[in-house]
Amino acid sequence: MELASKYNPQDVEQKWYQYWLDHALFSSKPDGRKPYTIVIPPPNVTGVLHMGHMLNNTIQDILVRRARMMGFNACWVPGTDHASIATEAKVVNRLATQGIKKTDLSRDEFLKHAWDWTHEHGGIILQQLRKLGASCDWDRTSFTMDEKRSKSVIKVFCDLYNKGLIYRGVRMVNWDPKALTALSDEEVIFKEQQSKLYYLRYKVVGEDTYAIVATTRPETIMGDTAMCINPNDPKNAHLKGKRVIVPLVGREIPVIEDEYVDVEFGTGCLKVTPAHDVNDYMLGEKHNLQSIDIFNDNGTLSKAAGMYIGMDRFDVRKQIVIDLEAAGLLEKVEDYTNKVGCSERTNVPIEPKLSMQWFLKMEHLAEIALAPVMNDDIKFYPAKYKNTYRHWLENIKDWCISRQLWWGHRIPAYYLPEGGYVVAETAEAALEAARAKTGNNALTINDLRQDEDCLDTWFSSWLWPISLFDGINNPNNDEINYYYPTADLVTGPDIIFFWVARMIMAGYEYKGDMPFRNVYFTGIVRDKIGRKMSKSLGNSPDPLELIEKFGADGVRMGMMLAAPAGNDILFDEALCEQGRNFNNKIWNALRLIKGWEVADIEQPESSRLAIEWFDNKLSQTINDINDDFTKYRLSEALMTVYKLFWDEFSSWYLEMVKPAYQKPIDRATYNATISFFEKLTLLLHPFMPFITEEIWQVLDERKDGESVMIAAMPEAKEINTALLSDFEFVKEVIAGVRTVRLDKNIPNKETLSLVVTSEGHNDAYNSVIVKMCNLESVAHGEKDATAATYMVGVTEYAVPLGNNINVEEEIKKMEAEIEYLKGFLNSVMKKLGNEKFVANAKPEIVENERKKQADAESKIKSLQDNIANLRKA
RNA sequence: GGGCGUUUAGCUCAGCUGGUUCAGAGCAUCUGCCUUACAAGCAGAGGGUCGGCGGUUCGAAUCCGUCAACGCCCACCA
Repeated sequence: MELASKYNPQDVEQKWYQYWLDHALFSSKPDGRKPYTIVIPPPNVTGVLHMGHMLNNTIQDILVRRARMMGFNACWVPGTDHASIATEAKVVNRLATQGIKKTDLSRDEFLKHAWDWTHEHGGIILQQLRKLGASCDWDRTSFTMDEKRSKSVIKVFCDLYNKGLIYRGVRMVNWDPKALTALSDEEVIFKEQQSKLYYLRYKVVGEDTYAIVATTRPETIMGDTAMCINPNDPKNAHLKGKRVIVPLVGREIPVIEDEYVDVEFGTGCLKVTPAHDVNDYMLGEKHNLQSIDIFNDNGTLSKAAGMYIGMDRFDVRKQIVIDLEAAGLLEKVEDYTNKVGCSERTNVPIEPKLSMQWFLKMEHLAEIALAPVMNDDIKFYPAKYKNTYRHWLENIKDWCISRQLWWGHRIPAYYLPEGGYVVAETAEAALEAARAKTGNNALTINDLRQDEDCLDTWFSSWLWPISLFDGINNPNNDEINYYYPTADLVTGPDIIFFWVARMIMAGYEYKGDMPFRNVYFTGIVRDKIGRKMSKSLGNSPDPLELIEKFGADGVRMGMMLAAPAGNDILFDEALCEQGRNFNNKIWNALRLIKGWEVADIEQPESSRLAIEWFDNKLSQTINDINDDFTKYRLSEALMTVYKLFWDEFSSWYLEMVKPAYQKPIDRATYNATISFFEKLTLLLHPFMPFITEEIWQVLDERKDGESVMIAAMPEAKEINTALLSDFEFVKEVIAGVRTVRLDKNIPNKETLSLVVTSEGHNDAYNSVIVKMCNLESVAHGEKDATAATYMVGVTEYAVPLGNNINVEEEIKKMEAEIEYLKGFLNSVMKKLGNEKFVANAKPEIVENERKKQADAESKIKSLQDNIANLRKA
């Protein structure tokens, strides 16, 4: 068979992915094996694969593939999220390009457009994941708005309502004036902003004086219904009980007193706008103030403002400053940096707004979700996020779950003609409930009006690990009982509150058990100089182009090399290059082995030793890898296999057993080598699925349907540690000869010999040394005066060189070595001379120092002998 | 304003409960090699007073304190 000298991923990736699909190797059904379940963090249905997805899904695939090979019934469930607000925004934008406004459409018409969009763009991202090699059970692909998931959501809403955990009421909420919807607190991100602090003059009624109020939002003065001072503030004491006039507006408002006001800030006077500030709202409640809502939903001024009607809030700010100035009511303006809450989705500053919304009480849910994480029933990797988690749960507020959007699960509340409402899973059930409630059996479905709002996207995502197995609608089905709790969740820390915490709540509330045993938090993918990847910076590579360029295996490896759990990853294409190079290395090892001619000849001693050694090395490394995986240190696991393959297998083992050019290899060595290679392939498979399948198939005859994917992961045998350390010694002996060759410029073809001139050498491995160094022999004897010498541990080796040697140079080198050893010896002696050290340190430590002393002394003596010998010669 | 985390070779990071697995790995760099598996390679080499200061200890990258820089999360100072 002729194999290309360079590995070409394009040739094999598509082929094997199809093979895996054809043989249903990704699919899972409950059986007698232990389950290993991962639910995908559902990407937005209309999203496009970005580097964050690549990282996240590579990790999941590694975990799933490994579990599968370790004998678990592995099930990775894929799906997408309807992403209510994001998708609706996209649809609105698209309609706008066609000259259609959302308000021109009925709800049903709009939803039709949204579904069209979803079908057009939906699932592209899942297709892209296939290119990465994701071994999802595609038959299980779900959508947060498909029938089962939707039913689950509605059912849970009704259940929570019936439990009294969901309520409807008027509250101060975060209003997104662009998306025209309420948001939860978690959807608001605070951004630092350069702004101004305006000092406004409020005339004191009946006096010729002014009270000065500092504000960042002069455009809200039309909503002022009080001014507030701190009762303990002497400098404003004269204002107590007075009334002041809102500038420009002319309205008289009372001066109230509350300790909430910070005496130090501004002038100590606070304007109170109960409708447009959370704190002011609180003051308004407390002091019974009127509340004037001066904004329309889209952030323009409403009629209630009485001025600037219809203008945008930020235009008004500019204008009102001019007008105030003109009226002589602007005292001064200062530069000021403050934090502004912005909508996570639309990025516009949110407007605190009083409105009627649906809320979920969180106290009970937070309570059941806290302990399992704190006591490590559910483990977080890295654990530092436990703190974040606890802090959030301990300070949790009710969750605003209603959104003034159409794309999502419509709230199953039905309003009655005569007022009031019922909550029910279906319109029919609602009718029944309505009749029961009112006693009016003449009511028909048409008399009921369903709530217009839909639910927060996360109100469906939080059920994901349960709803995927239909565990809400059908609580005791075989699937949910088998697959739940899932094993690992792989996600970003940015959605720890949005999603992780809430899944834990839902898990305990609806299954009485954790949704997952471990949470692996990935970092954020940044570019190599640490900037977040973004479209505007143009620093975000297209994952599919990367795959095209480096192969999926190369890209996966590139991601993983840079991705310790929880750390941000600084992505650099060079890492993919390293991945690709590794693919090539593996490929060429295959070429070497497959190119051998096998013959029934005697096995060389060196090969026998090499096999025995590598067998142990392999087991040792398997233990290391297992250990890394139990700690979720995936990049280290990868690096461990990488080094095993590249250094130990390719550079050492293969070189030891490689027959001379055009010479055959003995059968035993060949078989052992194939077997090692196969095991390496298995170890590598979770990281690099495609090339390993190709190699595994080429290494041996395989039946149709067999795959590396479902082969058993190799297990470690008992390790002969003495053998392993002997070999590390042998490697150093070999490296010594190589260094001599390099120093003296002696080609590999020229045969040398090696002389052991002191104690400590083990002759058992001489055949290996001879083979690796192209030696005549390894002998014991006196050193030749012309020999280059080196030491491994305390054993001295000499390579006779005849005339090749420069005596002065050699002596210089050795003298430098002696100097170093003397310094070292000195420090050891100092320690041993310290009575306290000898008295307090553990005996074995002291013993070790003594040994160091002896070694150093013997080395020095040996070097001095060498120098003397050279001088003689 | 609180809380958490990070700081070790040019870069990205390992270094658990203090003492030879303690100064490490990969990449990058440098030197020599186109040695028929692989130049996407081979063989070697250099490079860090472990952020600063102070303390505990016979002994500190490792424990304690403090300062600094950076990062993240939370928070109703207009």
